[in-house]
Amino acid sequence: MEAFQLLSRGGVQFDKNRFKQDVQLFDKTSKKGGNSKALVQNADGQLPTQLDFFKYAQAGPSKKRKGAEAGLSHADGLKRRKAEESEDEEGDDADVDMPPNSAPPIPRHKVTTKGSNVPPPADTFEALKERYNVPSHLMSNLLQYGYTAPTAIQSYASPILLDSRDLAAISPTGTGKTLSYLLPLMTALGAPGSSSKIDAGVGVRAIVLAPTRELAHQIHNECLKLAQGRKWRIVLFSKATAATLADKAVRDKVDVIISTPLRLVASLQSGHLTLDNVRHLVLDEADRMLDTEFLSQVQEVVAACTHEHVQKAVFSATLPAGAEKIAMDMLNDPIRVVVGLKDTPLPLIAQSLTYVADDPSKLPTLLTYLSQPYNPPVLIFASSQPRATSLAEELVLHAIPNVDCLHAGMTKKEREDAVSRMRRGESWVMVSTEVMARGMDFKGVREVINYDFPQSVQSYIHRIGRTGRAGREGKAITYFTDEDAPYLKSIANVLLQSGSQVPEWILKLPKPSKLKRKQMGKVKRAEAVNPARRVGRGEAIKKRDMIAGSQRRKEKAGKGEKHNADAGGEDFDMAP
DNA sequence: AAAAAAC
Repeated sequence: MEAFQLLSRGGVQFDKNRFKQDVQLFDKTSKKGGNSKALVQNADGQLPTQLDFFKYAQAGPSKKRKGAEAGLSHADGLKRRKAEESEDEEGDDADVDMPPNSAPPIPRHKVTTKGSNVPPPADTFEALKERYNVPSHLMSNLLQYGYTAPTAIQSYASPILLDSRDLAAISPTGTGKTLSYLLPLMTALGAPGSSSKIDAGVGVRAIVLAPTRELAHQIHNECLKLAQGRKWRIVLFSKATAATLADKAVRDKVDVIISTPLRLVASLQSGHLTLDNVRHLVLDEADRMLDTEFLSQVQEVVAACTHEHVQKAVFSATLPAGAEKIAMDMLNDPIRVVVGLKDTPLPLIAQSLTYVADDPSKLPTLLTYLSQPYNPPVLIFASSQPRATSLAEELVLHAIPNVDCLHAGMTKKEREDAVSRMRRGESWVMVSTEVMARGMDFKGVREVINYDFPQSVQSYIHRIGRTGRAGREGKAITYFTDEDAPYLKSIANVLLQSGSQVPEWILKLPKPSKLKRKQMGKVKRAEAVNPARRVGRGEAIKKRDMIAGSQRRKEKAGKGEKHNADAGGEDFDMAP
């Protein structure tokens, strides 16, 4: 029900014929391997967005759901058209014209694969079933939840996993990565409780690791949907559930564990858990899981999976070179699948940058924004827990309705409550930290505001990926201050690459290395730059001058740009 | 490069 409400809110009109044109276009382009250049350019406004399904539909059966799903899978192209026709229906819950439930053709992103003996993609779930004996109850659960046709990542990744191969999969936010590994995983489990099966062994057979509790929870829910009607033990790992595993009899009956790394490591160390029967290990949000803080924990889990055949797979929307190297070293004869352009957000997220001079100017800017019509729920990102809390408080003080806050400093229950309010559509404005940046699938989120500038390109991509999911359009606004200037350009490039507009002057900003030199006082105008970094309020005007100044300088520099040589002046790169 | 998150 909630699901359907959310769905309706972003509803679109369906026009089969127009969509068919799109499909033909996609098919042509996607098959031309050698023509990728042209394709990429075409992608600018035209690249078909990958489509997801309503991953988080609640269980309540809906007469309209199937139709709705089919509609969703076309929503992308339609939305664009709809926008062209400037016939927007935003913000109302008006009934939506859902398409009939005829088998939809599969729109395609550009997909590239690398590796040995890559199994061909499966165009339909039916094909998947026939090729790999996917149990029919899984198929009917898919249908029941409205998954009528696989997304690009699903049609490529699932066969690879069903083929027992290791995989590194990169696919944009909101394109159905979760299902693409859960379906093979559940298939591999076989019939529940059949310990008589020769190779089932005893104990946990599959593990999914995710960086936040909320995400693990969400994956668990997905898994339960797929498993519905069968008696697999699928455990969302927490302190409480971990405790029950002290009993070996209980432990041995668990089939799948979904957990955050540290929780799992704690259980390993307490001796309450063994992973020697694990055959499948999935890292969701892989680049996050492989960065320094999580890496050792993940390695510990990997090391504990001592079965001779452990299939490993990593999934993410972003995978910087460093993380990819680590991943590839971890995997065995891996296949790499990339859907769309790596490290590029979906083009149907309309992104913009807003200059706010300094920190004190952010709140008034936001309040002004929220005093005008907007599309709730809005997800707002702050850089720290205290900032998230105080921003939420400010918004409440300023009578913004239905404000919520979510960060990891809150109790488990508070966090769960906040998520469920969000799922029910009761939150209009959700202020959060990076906890919410990855993986969380709130289909209703139509706007993301980066109140504090993201600390990396990856963070930016994941944050704004909370909107524009399942083929719907989304909007992302990023505030930047003078202090953010060094990082601005790399974000601006992300906007450009995914088809959003960026003001000329931002692209002309000096390279950060130059900026740094200036900050270090090596440039004559240093005084215009340096003080600005420290002062708080009252200096906004000066700072404006500074930005304007650097802009002018840059424009003047123009062709002579290289003269300063700027020793060691490489392009700024936010990636680690 | 740095905060957040993980228990």
